[in-house]
Amino acid sequence: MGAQERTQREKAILESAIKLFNEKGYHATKMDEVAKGAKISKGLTYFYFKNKEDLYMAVTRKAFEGLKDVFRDVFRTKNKNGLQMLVDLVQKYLDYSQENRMYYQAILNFMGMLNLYNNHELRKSIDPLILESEHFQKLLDIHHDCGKFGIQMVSLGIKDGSIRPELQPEITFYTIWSMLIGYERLSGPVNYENKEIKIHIDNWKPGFIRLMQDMLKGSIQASRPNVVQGSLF
Amino acid sequence: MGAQERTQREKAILESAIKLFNEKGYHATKMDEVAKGAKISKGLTYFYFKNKEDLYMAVTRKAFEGLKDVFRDVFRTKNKNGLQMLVDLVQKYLDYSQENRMYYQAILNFMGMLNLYNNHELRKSIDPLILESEHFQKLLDIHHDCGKFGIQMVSLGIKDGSIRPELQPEITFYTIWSMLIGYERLSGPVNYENKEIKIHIDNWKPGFIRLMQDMLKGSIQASRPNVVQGSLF
DNA sequence: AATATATTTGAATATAATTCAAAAATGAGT
DNA sequence: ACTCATTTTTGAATTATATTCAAATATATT
Repeated sequence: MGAQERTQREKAILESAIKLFNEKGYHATKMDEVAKGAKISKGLTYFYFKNKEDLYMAVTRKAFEGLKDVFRDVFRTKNKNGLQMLVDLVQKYLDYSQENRMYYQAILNFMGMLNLYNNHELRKSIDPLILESEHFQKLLDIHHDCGKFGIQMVSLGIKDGSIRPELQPEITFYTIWSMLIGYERLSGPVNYENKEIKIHIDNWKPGFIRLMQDMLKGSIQASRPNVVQGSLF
Repeated sequence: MGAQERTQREKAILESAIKLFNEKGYHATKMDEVAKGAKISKGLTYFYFKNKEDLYMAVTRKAFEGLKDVFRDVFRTKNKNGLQMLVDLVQKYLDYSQENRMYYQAILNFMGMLNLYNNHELRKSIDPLILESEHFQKLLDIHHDCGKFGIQMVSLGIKDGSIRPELQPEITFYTIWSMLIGYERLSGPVNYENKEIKIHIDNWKPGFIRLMQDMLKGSIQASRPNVVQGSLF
């Protein structure tokens, strides 16, 4: 059996896992079924992956690799100023996680782990086996890469005047990212007062994006009504 | 055994659960230990709670009740305009979930469930036993109440001129809430370029709040009241 | 006190994750 | 083509826990 076949097996397991996690979620997915889906024996999944969580981390890694591609592609587009790039990123980011509900869940879950990981007190609540795993380590890198792309987009926007110059790129980008995360967690129909006033993802989204733009936009954009521009300079 | 003692037991179990979920997280907490912590037998926990998840929902309900109090208290403060209320809310919301990491996790988890719940396709991935449970039903109400308070604050701000009049209260409030959720998920030290830790919760927070204020503020505000000093901008 | 009802227990059961000893396949050297 | 070593694969055994349940105990009611 060559390296390709080994990879083949790993892929089969991963695909089976993605399919099942997608359909039933992490908990309701049984390692037995994952194996069956990949047409191998139960035990073999443990040859290729340390345990169920490691398998989930591998899925998460795939999810984050896709996300990084989104960041990279947006960053590489020509003829766009920084603000336009960010708006584009937001759209594509939301599309990506809309299309891949399971990926979105995995990404969110990893960020929750990161939150624990970054806290000296709470870090010990993560399985050490996972912390040392290749997938987790790689995920740290990929997450960082995404951050780098985003921060550069804000910097670019400040340079080209599309974003307010007094904003700090790191903080600004992480605030945008946090908006995206929260947006997705809250999105879906939201009833208000049992009236028909419903906030649904499809009509929240444009308002959400507009708010974000207003928050960032610099001098080269038309000014907002009712706001004294430049009050900070 | 009177109703008080019954409640006593329930409380003891809940407290034991909170303590353990806090220390080890949901998964690593064993029903055995919960029972031990409450000084009762394992089986009795199943007399008071349907199952482990139901117990977690009960904890979540406590968490959300506390959060609703935060919303209510802020809403009731006199001599504050709408924007000031919202800024105050954001501060207190973040404080609340900073102090209660486990509550924060529970709230976030419930919102994830809500996301599934609101999607006709995905709803079936939630345990029906939970959907019908008193705790879940109550949580839907409490969540809704929080939304109502927040939306009213935005409406108030629009009326009193502290918030831009063209903003739609529902969308605006849910955007703010989504920012908060994402902020917490991302917060904690974030390394950038392996240089010194640059973005930490404590210096991200003021910038985050100011960005939010800028996003909302209407004509009557030239300066920014109630802003944490020492901002990075 | 007798009976009914509610609470409590802990051993039994069920469900999955995980391990592991043995079997099968592969590959390298002869 | 035949060792023998290494890698891969299997599935039965083990382990860990959530959950159930029949029996025991406590409490309330008449």
